[in-house]
Amino acid sequence: MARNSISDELIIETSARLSNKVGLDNLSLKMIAEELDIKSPSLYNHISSLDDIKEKLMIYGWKELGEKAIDSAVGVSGYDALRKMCYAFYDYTTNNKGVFQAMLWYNKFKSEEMANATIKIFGILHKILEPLNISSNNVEHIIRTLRSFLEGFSLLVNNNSFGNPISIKESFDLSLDIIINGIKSLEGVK
Amino acid sequence: MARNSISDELIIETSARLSNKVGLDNLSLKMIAEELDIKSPSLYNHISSLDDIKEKLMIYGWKELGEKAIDSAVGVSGYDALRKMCYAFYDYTTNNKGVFQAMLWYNKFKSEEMANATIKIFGILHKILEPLNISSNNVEHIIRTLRSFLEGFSLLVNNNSFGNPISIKESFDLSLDIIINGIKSLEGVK
DNA sequence: TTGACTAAACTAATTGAATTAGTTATAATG
DNA sequence: CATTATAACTAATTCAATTAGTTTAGTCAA
Repeated sequence: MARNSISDELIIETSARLSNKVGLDNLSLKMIAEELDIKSPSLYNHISSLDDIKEKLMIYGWKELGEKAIDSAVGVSGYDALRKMCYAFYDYTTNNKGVFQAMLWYNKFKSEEMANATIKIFGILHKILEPLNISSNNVEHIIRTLRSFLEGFSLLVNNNSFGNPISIKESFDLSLDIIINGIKSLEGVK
Repeated sequence: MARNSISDELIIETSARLSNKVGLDNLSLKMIAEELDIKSPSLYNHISSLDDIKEKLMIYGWKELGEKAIDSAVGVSGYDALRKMCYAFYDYTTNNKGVFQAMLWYNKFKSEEMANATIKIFGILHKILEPLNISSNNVEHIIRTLRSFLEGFSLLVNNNSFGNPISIKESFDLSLDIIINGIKSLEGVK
């Protein structure tokens, strides 16, 4: 070790905080370095590029969200658990806009590390959905439905894309009603 | 007029084509200029910045998608029409990845021009949903549900985010089943 | 305690894209 | 045919990312 010894974790946490504040697109090495009180080339002792940071941010986000999702589903089951988990998702993504942006654009499923980062949240979804009277193939499809809706809704909220003045919370609740009722309509089928 | 006189439309169409090929993040003025056989500073006679192009791309995309959506819903009604429209959406967004990226990040509803660009697609959704036995407030919420799902699903597909080998088309179909059944379960309520 | 080793900082230099400034050529119009 | 405005051009600037090469300071073995 030598000098300050800024840890890799500190860099990612700092990047997360900054990107949540200014948006992932505006995150720069300059900004991160200033926040850490070092010069930007020094960052290269820890990371290999700005894109590298963004990829680490993606993994960081999925892991952190995984933890929150687990917590949210403790002591509940079935559709109650599903609903709680969806709230946890929404809560995390809208309170961590920058990290969520990274989670979106970089979730290409390429690395082992990425698979590990998402294992928790997929595990929970399986645990919630499998006891229901739904074919295992349909469980996989339903997980995609949920992911699509949750990521899409969060994105639209974060981008301020809902022009209408009506309540966003009501929209989220009603959407969950729709999706859950839709899933119920599938129970026992095939 | 003077010289070649490259039109604004040509710039946007070229940018659309290029961004679909290389991704919005990799779109550069250099690349656009080369494709048009001019030097990149010359572009500033037509546009004000790269971001300006991206914003125009967003508007271009929503307009084009609006046309396709209208075509898709001709001669059908109710849930059939809804389903057709969803397919048209999916079809457009997955065949125009770059433009769709612009549509996503820039749909902040700020300008009048943006409102005009989306007026068609919202109009269709209203026309499809309003005859159903659903309160007008819920129609607004349902539109948000649909947007979220459609944008989210397209995003995941474009990013290759579905790790599982199971069929994407089946997932889309089943998702529509779920959402439509969910909407049906709301009919007549309140 | 010291001296070698190495991690991690630094400064200086390079690259490359976006943008700006200032100049020139050509099409249209009268 | 001369004027004018548009839209091209070249040259210069800026700024972030990255690379190259150098220095500093903890660590650890003798």
